[in-house]
Amino acid sequence: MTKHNITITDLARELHISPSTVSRALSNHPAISSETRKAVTELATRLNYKPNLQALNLLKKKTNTIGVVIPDITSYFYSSIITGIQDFFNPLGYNLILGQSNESYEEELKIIHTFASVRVDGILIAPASGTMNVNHLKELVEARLPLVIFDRDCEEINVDKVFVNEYSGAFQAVDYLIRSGCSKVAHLGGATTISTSRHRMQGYLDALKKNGIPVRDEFIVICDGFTPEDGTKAVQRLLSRDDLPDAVFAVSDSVAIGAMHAIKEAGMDIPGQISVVGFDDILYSSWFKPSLTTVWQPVYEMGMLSARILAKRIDETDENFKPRIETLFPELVIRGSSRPLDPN
Amino acid sequence: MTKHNITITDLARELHISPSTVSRALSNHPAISSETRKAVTELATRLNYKPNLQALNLLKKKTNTIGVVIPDITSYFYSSIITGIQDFFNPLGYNLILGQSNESYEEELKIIHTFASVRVDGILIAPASGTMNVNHLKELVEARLPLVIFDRDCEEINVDKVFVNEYSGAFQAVDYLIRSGCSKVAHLGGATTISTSRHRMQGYLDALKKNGIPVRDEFIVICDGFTPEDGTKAVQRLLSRDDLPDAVFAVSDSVAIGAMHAIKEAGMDIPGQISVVGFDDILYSSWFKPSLTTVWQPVYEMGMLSARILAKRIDETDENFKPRIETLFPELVIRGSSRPLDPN
DNA sequence: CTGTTAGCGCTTTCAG
DNA sequence: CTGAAAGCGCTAACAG
Repeated sequence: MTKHNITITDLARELHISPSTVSRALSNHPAISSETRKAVTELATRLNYKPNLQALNLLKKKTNTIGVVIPDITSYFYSSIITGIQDFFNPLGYNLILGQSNESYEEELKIIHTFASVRVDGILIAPASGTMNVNHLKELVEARLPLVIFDRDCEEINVDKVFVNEYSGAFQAVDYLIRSGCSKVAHLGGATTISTSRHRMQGYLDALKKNGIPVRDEFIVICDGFTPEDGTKAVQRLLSRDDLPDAVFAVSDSVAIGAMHAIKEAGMDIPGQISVVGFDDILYSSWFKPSLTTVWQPVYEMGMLSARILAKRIDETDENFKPRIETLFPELVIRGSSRPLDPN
Repeated sequence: MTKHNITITDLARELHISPSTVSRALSNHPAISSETRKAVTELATRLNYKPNLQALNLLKKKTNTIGVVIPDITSYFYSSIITGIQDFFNPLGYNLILGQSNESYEEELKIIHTFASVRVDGILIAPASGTMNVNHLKELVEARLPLVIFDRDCEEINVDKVFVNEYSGAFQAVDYLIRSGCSKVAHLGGATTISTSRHRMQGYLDALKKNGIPVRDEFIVICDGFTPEDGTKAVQRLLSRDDLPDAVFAVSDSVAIGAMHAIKEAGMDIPGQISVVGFDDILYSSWFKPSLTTVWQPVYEMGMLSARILAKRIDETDENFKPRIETLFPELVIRGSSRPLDPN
C-alpha cells in the first residue's frame, strides 16, 4: 500500500517558496504577507495537507500521547475511568494508548516498557493484582516520566495518586446494614493482595467495632476472584453452617450477584432473611431481582481527576516534587436487596 | 520536568565510536565485531537506553499504531472487541489508540482527522449511529489509509468489513420462539439508522413468514435507545393493548432486561405467559431472574478477525484492491426466560 | 568491520 | 517579509 502524504516541502515546491515560509504561514507567524499566507493555506486545504505530527514530536520531544494501563478494559469500572481520562485529554490534543495487564505482572511490565519506548508524555496506571515488585514503576520515576497511580495503591512508590475512599464506602454500607436491624453481618472479601479489598475489609471491621459487634472469623470469606461464581461459592460456605448471617456485604457487585443467586436458590428471602450489599454500582445493578443495594464510586471523576493531575505534572517545569494524593468519596445507594432504615 | 532520554549518539560519544556503529550493534547487524557489539549492548543496558520509536517512525513512515473508533467503550460489546483487536496487534508490536464517537458524527469526524494526522498505520471503525455522511471515510480510502469497518455497515463505502450475521441471530431466536409454542411474537427494535437493528428486524420478519405467521405492525415497537428504560417503555406500549403477545424478541439484552422488568411488574410470568429473548449475551445475562435467553455474538473473534484483515492490508504491496467481507455467526443461548422446546 | 553522509518532515535561529 | 541551514534520533547506502 503505497501512499504519499503530502508535506510542507511539496507545498513549497508548488508555490516556488521555501519550506520555512510555508511552515510560518501555516502556523500563523506574524511576519508573513497576507498574500503568501492565503496562497499557502489555500493550497494546503486543496491538497488536503495534514501536518505530520511524528516529525513535530521528534522536534519537540513530546508525543502528545498518554499511556493508560488497566487490568481489564472489559469491566464497566475501568472503561468508565477511561472515558473520564479521554474526556479530559482529548480536548487538549492528547491521544490515549491503552494497555491491559489482565492482572498479570509480566504483562504490565511489557506494557510499561513499550510505553517508555514510545515516549508517552505520561502514564496513568491501576496496578495489576499480580504486581508485587514495583521496580518498573520506580524506573519511570527515576526517568522523570510523569506517572499517576489510581484506584489501587502501591505503598512503596511515591507519586501522585488518586483513589476512592474504599474504607468509607465499606463502613457506610456495613453501618447501614446494622442500623437496618442486621446484627450478623458477613463479608465476602477480595484477594488481600489488592489494596481496595483490604480497605473494604477494614471498613467492614471498623463498622462492626463502632457498633459494638464482635468480629466473627467464620463470617469472613475471601473469594477467589470477582465473578458471580466466586460469590456463589463463597456464600454457600456461609450457608452450610448452622449459624446463618442476616446480612452479606460483598466486595463487589459481581460477587454480590452470585451471592444473591445462591441465597435465593437456598430458598431464603432477600432482604427478609438475608440482606445483601455490593460495591461498585455496576450498570445493571438496579435491574436485578431484588435490585441491588450497593456503594457507588465516582469512577468518571476518578478518571478526570487522575488525568488533570497528570497533565499538570507534565506541564510542570520546577523540580521539587511533592506528590499529591487525592481521595474521592463513594456513596451508598440503597435499593431492594436490603431493608429500609427505621424512619425514626 | 526536564528529562534527557539517552540516545544512540550518547552511547557513541561515550565509546568513541560512530552512531552508525552503535545502531548496527544494537540491531544485530552481521558486520560488527563481537567486541564492539558487546561493549555497546553493555553500555546500552547500563544506561537503560530505549530506542526512540518516534525517530524510527519518521524514517520508516510507519507509526506502528492502529486507530480504533467505537461508539462507546463502556459497553461490554465494544470493549470485548477491543480486547480481541489488542490481543492480535500487541504481539506484533502495534499500539492501539482509541477514539469514542458517542454515536456522534461530529466526534467521529474529529477522531478520524486526528488519527490521520497522527499517521496511524490503519483504522478500525464501528461507525456511529449518527453517521450518515461518509465522506470522511472515503477520504481515508482515497488517501490509501487501510481501513476496516466492523459491526455496523456503511453500504456506500467499499472496503474490508467484518460483521456478525445479525439476520441469522434474529431468525434463530424468533424461529425458536415459535417452535417453543409462541405464536404472537412481538419485537422491540432499535433505531433503523443502524444496520444491525435493521438486519435483526429482517430476521424477525422472515422467521415469522417462514412459519406462516402474519406480521402484525402493532407487535413491532421501535425503542428510542438501547437502555433498559427504553425496553420498559416499549414493552409497556405492548402491554397496554388488549391483545397481548406471548413472546418478545428484543433488539438487545439491555432492552430485554427492561422489558422483563416491566412484564414482571405487570404481574405476568416469564416465560409462562410471555417469553423474552434478547441479543448480545452481555456479561450478567445468566444472572437475571429469570436468566435471559439471548443470542451470543462472537465479539472477541470479530475484534481478532478485523485486526487480522487490517494487518494484512497494511502489509500489502500490490495495488489492485478487492475488499473482503467476512461474516461471523451468532448462536442462540437458551436459558430461563423462554420455554424449552418440545423434546420431539 | 567502521565512519561519513544524507535524509525522514518539521521548526527555528540567523541572515538577509 | 523570506530564505538557508541546522537539528530532533535514527538508519542506510556509500565509501573506505
